[in-house]
Amino acid sequence: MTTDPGAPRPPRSGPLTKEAVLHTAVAMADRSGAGVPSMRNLAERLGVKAMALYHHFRNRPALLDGMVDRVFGEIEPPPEDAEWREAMRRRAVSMREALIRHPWAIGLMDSRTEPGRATLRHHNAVIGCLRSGGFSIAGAAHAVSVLDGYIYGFTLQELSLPFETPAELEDTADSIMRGLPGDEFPHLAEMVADHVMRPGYDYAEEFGVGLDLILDGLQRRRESWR
Amino acid sequence: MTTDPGAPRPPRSGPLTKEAVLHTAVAMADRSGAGVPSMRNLAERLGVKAMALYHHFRNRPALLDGMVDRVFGEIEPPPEDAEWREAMRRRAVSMREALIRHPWAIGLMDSRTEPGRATLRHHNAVIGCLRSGGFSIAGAAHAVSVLDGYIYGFTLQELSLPFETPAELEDTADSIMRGLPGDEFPHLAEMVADHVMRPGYDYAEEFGVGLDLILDGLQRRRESWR
DNA sequence: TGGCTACCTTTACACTGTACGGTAGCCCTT
DNA sequence: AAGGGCTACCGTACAGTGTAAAGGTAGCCA
Repeated sequence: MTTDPGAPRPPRSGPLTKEAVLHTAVAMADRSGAGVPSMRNLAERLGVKAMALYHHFRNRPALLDGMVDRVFGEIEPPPEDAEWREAMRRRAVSMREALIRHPWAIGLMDSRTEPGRATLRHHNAVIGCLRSGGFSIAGAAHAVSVLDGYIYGFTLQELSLPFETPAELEDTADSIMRGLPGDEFPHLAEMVADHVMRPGYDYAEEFGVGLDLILDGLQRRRESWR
Repeated sequence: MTTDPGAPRPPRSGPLTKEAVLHTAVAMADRSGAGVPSMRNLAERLGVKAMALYHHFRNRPALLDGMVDRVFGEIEPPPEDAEWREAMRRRAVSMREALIRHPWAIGLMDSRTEPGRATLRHHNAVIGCLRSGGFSIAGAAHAVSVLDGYIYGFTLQELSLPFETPAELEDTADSIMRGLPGDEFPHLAEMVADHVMRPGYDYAEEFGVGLDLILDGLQRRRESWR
């Protein structure tokens, strides 16, 4: 079965549009967990042959660019006049949520080339909020760099974990730990046993811990970053 | 040209080993910038047919796991009894360097499943250093989470930049800025003009800025993270 | 009427991972 | 010495990929 999930083909009205293609591509990537669909599968879902897509996108990377830009469009941008710290926190949370909603997106980051309009708009809003919160240009650049780095990196790690519920975590953790000499990696073993497998542990909570640490640091340095 | 770069095939002595395959795979991925080689290309370089590789690796993902583990093996682990802050700084720098030396590795992170021995050894050393530096188990978990998140995320962003030298940066930046209304993204435009394109700007320096911010935060919280 | 354009299809090519089955040489046991 | 099993490799084949090249068709404008 090559095109299992979902409706075989909705009869379209009128010609395809870039936006319609991107919408369907994102929807397909979100289900199926198998990442971005192939050109043929995407086309079939749209009731069209693969080569038709090349009339709307120069090539596959161009389509991926468009998909990533759509994800950026979903991130709640900070209002320009908002208090910077709270605004940055909300933006970080919103960004992580978007990346988790579209787990295929973060793996595409490292091959994207041209930022789309939603992406530019987003970055512009972030910088604007920091600037009006009292950050210098250099300071805002530093802030964006740490924050975005942390958000991407944390989420990348989170998505690469081979489990989703705490119960699965427990299974995975001791299936990894089993088969190890046990005293070869004592610190790791201790952390898994006493911390990770503690009932109620939820890795997602870690996000806020690191985020607040970074926001504190930004607040403390804001003045001195001239 | 399908197998352009490098020697056609070195005559091997004796049978292939896992390690030899991984060594060649990493070397090929490092050159060529085109990411991990295909099974056929890798096999050809080893003087062997593609299917021979499946006698040493269950499938392609297993080979990728091995490659990632080799990258972890290159990261300088912190000595257990070292002063934690300096040790963490060195480890972060070493990790970023390894990821930049092997730019294909970070894109593989989100699909890896079983951590290899070098990976486990590395994490064990990091946790051990933090623990003997006075971090509680929970504190060490927090520290690892922020630090690794930042390192991955920063490097991911850095690698996705479509330039390498400051000169290329300048070209890219204003080729993006050109064609925009200019007053649509004023804050972004300002930052590019006044900061990024300032002579001597080097994005790589940002790494240390964020890293020190995080290390400060960790130092400040170490005691209270019980 | 003729031509131009936008949109889509057909065909083809080079490439991918890998399932399945075979073969040549070695070692161990009877 | 004969047989059996094991390791290491090869050949073939299949279903899938992105996309270049070329062709078709419908609608619009001169």
